[in-house]
Amino acid sequence: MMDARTTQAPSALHIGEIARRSGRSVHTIRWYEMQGLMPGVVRDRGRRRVYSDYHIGWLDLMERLRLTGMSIRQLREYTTLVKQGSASLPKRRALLAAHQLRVHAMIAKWTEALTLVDAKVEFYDEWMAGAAGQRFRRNSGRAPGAR
Amino acid sequence: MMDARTTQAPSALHIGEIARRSGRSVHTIRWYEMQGLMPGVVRDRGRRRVYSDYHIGWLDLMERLRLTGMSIRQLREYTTLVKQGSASLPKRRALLAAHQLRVHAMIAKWTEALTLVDAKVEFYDEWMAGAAGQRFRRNSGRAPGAR
DNA sequence: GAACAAGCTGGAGCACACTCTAGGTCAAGC
DNA sequence: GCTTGACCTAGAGTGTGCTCCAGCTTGTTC
Repeated sequence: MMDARTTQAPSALHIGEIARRSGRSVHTIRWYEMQGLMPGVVRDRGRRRVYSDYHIGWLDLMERLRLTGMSIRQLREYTTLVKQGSASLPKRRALLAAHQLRVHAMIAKWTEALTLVDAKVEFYDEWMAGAAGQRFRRNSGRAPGAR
Repeated sequence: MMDARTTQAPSALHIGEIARRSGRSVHTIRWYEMQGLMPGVVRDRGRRRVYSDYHIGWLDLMERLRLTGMSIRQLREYTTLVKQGSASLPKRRALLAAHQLRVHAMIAKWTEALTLVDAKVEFYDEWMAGAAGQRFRRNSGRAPGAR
């Protein structure tokens, strides 16, 4: 696995602390673990989860991937690969690279979708500038683009 | 069937036709109407919904707004404004302009989130190029960003 | 006028990603 | 050794956005 440290030295965080630092709720972090998205979580004698700084960085990565539209299912796949160790590096790279492509495509799509919205805002500006209400038309003939 | 006209002027579409043209399901279009997202839908003698070309454009707008993250609730607000006629033009403009800002902010966020993913892909590339496995490091020191 | 396609309504069901509750355990401080 | 607060598990509940089903009506075609 990826135990994070056996020397116990630099940081040993309980769930409340990691929740605070990562800006998530305690519930959510436990739920992430149940979904297989938290590698290398160990327990202390009292069965409490013990985290390290590593997990702060990990949750940051998860957040960025989620934010850019990666599903929990895909995050799980990625996490599974991480748990498998360095043999899975090519697969991890491929998974992230594919995600990058999807995100760039998404940005392109959004940008394109915005063009119509831009056009409508301009249309509203013109309409309002041109003394609203006159040359009012019933909406069968479809205005500049279905207003 | 798909009669397409009863000699009503420019276009009188039934729900199946508009579903086909807009790429949505009949279910979805009825659901949109129930959610208050379909202005100007009339019925024929047989209580069937009658649409026009206007609605194709309308659904295109709805799709673009949805695609860029506008919620059904906000679409409903916008639709309500449209139903109120030209008096609501300033409010409509404001609503769309606010949405534009949100979308641009989102794109910026996505782009920023991608930087970490870019860094990780590069990290994988380097690792794999450098004969995987050698110089293997326990990840306590947290690599370029919690791999 | 019978068959059949297309439409209708109301409401159930589903996938996703959390979010929270109930009821209990554990560790540390006094 | 008792209180307090953080933590535990299992599972129920929530919000969003569809998606579909059952059972019925309407319009068209032969």
